[in-house]
Amino acid sequence: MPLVPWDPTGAHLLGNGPNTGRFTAYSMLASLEPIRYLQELHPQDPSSGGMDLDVIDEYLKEQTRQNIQTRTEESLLAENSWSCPFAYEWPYRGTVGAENTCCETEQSQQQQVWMNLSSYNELGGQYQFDPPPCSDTDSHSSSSGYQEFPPSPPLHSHTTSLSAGKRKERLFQFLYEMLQTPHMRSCIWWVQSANGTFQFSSQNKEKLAEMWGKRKGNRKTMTYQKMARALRNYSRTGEIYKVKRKLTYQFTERTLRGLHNNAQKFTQI
DNA sequence: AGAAGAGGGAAACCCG
DNA sequence: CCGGGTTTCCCTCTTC
Repeated sequence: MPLVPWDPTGAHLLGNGPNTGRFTAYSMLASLEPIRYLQELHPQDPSSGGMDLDVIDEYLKEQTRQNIQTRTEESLLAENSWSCPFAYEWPYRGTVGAENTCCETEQSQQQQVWMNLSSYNELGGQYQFDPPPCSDTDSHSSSSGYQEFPPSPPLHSHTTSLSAGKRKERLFQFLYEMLQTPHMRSCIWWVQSANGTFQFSSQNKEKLAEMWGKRKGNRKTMTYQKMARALRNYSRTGEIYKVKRKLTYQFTERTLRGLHNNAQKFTQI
């Protein structure tokens, strides 16, 4: 049962514009999140009657941290020049701490059209961009059985489109793409799509890592451990943060917005 | 105690 | 050659 209505335009994240009404509805639904979160933490105790106060405290702290983070990023977004001529341009070299100092001139020099999601093209029939009705945790459990994975896209076609797109696909883009792919829900899924929180399957995380490694054409097999190392680097550069929960990470709002905008741009082409 | 996951330093690698 | 973005290896720590 979908908890958060998925809006591929990303309007549910923005909270302004013509779809603000949806955001309000979302906010109401999101208020149910703590219950679900706690139920996940204590699946053996569905009534949550014997819930540890520490767990609740931990959740509240996490939410507070996320709110602070969101506000910080919103202010950064406001300072950045987003009314650019391109559908989306990545503040590529910006780090969380450095973005404030990025003047417009420098930014325009550094601006590079972010032509990712090329894989949507090249995956064609295999990975249809099919926005799931909702793949949040409440509709999915890590205990779900192993499913067959779609074959990895051919590397050569990928590199071809990458060269056209100027920049190689990055790990967080790949993960976002996988999160939009219904076939991959046995490997990775949204915990709360609206705030960009996602989780890897304990059972199938290695498969996902392998796919990433193949797509990159690595010499050796990619493992979850190595992929997670790359994810930890993202906390330094501000794309993804580790959530204090097993196998769970969160896109920053800036990253999520960029990914949404880019997906939107792609669907308009 | 052991396994799994998290975290991070450091060097290597690849590519534009 | 240089810098960015990983990739790879390895070690320690925490949690279950």
